[in-house]
Amino acid sequence: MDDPKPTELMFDMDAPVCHGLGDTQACSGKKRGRPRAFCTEAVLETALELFWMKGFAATSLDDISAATGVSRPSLAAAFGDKEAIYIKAMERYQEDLRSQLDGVLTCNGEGDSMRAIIDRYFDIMIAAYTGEQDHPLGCAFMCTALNEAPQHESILEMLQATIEGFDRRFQSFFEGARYFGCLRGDQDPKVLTQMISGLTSNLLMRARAGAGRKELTDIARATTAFLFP
Amino acid sequence: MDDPKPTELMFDMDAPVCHGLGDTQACSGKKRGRPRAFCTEAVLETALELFWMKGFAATSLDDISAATGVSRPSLAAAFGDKEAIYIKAMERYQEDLRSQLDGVLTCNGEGDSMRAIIDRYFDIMIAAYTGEQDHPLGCAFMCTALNEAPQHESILEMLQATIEGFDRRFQSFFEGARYFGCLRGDQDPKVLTQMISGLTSNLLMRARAGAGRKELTDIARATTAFLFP
DNA sequence: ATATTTTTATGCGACTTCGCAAATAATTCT
DNA sequence: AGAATTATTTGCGAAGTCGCATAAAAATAT
Repeated sequence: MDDPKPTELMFDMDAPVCHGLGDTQACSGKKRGRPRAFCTEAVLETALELFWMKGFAATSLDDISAATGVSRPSLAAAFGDKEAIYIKAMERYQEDLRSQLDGVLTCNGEGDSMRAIIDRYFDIMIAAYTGEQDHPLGCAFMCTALNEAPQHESILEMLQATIEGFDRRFQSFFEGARYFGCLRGDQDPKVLTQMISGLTSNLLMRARAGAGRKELTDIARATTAFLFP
Repeated sequence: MDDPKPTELMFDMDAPVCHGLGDTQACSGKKRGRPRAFCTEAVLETALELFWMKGFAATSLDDISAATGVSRPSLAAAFGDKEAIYIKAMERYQEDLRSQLDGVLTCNGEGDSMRAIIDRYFDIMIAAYTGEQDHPLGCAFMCTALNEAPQHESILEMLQATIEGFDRRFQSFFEGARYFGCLRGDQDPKVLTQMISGLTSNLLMRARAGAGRKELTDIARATTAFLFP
């Protein structure tokens, strides 16, 4: 349950991590053989960008290899097959987003209004969907995983886990808010969670279709104003 | 504007159409050369199913050829390249859905409540997303077009047109409803349209992730009850 | 120093995917 | 009947995609 894929690649969980600039030297660790010539994090980062633009099926291992300078066999040794690379890149993406949300999605009963909190949540998501690109790309995971879910078991499982995690997070958030008296009686945590889920999906879809930051924030503001009058 | 692709294939707009069972004989028409041995509608139907399951990038012309029994050159002659087949299959899909909605999405001021109308709308969408499959597949267009939009101009344009059409439809529907006094003063047609858009996206996403008809209708009922109390 | 371990580099082989061209078949026009 | 038109069939060729196998390189262990 907690570990959907007991794969053979768990060992590189404790591989040397270079969080600095994209250096080529391995940072530390006293592993036995020849050290990695590339940073796995940097590879996953550029793999993410490729998947984000082209989707899973249309990005080849050759694409990733060319964009990173890492040969295909090295990619296979470090991550596994394409599906494994995709999963790891998306987990990284989600983790980054999650950590941004941690600072925002808390309700301790004082301070901001519910509406201000949700507004900040949407600001973060819109920034992620919009990026610095000339053309916004929407959500890297949703816009690509929905496409692959029926054909790729691991992606389907990650999709389900993502939805469940989203629901859990918002539901407990709203339950906390209700506990602290920040919610009206007619505002059910379950229903509100579905509302936020829907509005988020709406934004991510429109971003992928080309909607810019201003258009999206306008939509977000108007809808949250409706939800939390 | 009205014709995004002035392609060479417009002539088959008036090609013989067989709306009957999947026969092999051309139905009518007095065109010059050898008649088609297959029904273009039937081909687009099975192409749709393939795209629906596997997405655009992962379904090859060989897949479509094998599933329909029509050779690749014949497909190319009849429809164009893969992108053109996809567009035509999805237009057919949308047209079918649109016609179902026509009977439901009208507000003449009497009869049903707003909530009942929206409930019927969601019933239709949920049925489309759920189908008779063992595993629900979500929206054939959204779940696949979002993936391809950044890389395929024609798909991006269709995505934008779909969103605009959705917005226009619901906005004028809600404006009509307001005119007939079916809407409270705080229910803005624009905001309601975004809400419905979001809830629809939410359902289509969860369907693709495996949510069944009951789960989806429960969500739909709870959210529309919130929107139209 | 030598052996062991791990990564890297190179390349082959099988398969897929797609566009295209040439020959054949079926139908209408004159 | 013969010409013209359109579809179908068959097959080739180029490019892409991926897994794998082999040899070389770079580090540690003994």
